[in-house]
Amino acid sequence: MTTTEQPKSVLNSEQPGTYPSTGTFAYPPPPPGYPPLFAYPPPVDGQQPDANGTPYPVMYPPGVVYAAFPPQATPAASPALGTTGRPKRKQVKMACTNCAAACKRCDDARPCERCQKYGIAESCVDGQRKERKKGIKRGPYKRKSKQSVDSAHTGDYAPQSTEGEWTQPPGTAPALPSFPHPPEGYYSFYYPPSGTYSMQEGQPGAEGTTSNGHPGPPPMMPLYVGGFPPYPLTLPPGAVFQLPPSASYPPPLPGSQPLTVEAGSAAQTDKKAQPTGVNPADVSDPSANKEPQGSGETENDVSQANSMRDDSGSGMEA
DNA sequence: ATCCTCGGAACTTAAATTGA
DNA sequence: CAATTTAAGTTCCGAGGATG
Repeated sequence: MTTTEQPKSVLNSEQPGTYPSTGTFAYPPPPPGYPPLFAYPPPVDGQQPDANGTPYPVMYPPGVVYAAFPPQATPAASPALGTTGRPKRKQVKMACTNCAAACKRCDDARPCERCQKYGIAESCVDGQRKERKKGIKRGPYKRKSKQSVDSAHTGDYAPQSTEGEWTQPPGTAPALPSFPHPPEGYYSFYYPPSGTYSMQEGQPGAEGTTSNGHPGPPPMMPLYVGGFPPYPLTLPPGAVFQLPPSASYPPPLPGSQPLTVEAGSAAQTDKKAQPTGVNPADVSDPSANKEPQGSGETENDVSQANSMRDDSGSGMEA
């Protein structure tokens, strides 16, 4: 399999990994009131998490938090770049049969460069493109709202229905809460509005539904950010977890603290727990998980992000 | 070091659907 | 009927193995 070397598109994470919906978790539970986040599922039968970088869902608490990246790491920083941050891959309209068979890059010339190089120019011909199937019925289309389209273009994260994460009631389209757009260079994590999701049994910190019990944007909740050993989460250099400065959010829960955690920081801002740092990129870019994992560091950068809304609106030092 | 194989992510684009 | 969404089909990246 291809390891997920390339950063994945934030928006096209259409293959959320599986997550055990039942079972006992060996990890310490988060502090009271702090929903957990995982980058990898708990080991099952002593197995290691998928070392190839298969993504696993990260559970977010209800609410919104902004993940800040350094400017150069901003996925949508350059129009020439894809959401992954690397130049968008360009494909030829039709690869020659040789290149197609070898799964190698081709070009429009015939014979193509590769066939010339390997001395098989005489067999360098276009293949036959299959005709697309017709008459395939599709379900009703979900019309994207203007806002969600914009969000997509700015690389915002949207919730993905993932086993063990949250489930969308049948027939309902995921509606993004109408929170303001994050500041430039920030990406927002949305949770489905209250009552539209439910946690699976067996999830640590599964609380059923959002706490307010009525429709509308989810309440801000404390964010217990971090992996649990031995699968720590790691913040990329310069990454910061931050809450939006807007004053339109619900007030912080009693006893919670504002959060600003610099990437790689070993600072513990929450004495209640010993979570490791979370990598906002990991959330959408499982490949980013691979690096820290591959390095075999179990002693991770223990940076933690416990986020709470900062009404002062400061909270923006990125 | 180079080539080959191939799984699967990334990409293209035509068909289906929607809404004016 | 144009715009939009969806997904079938294709390209090709990149890891790993084979070979010299």
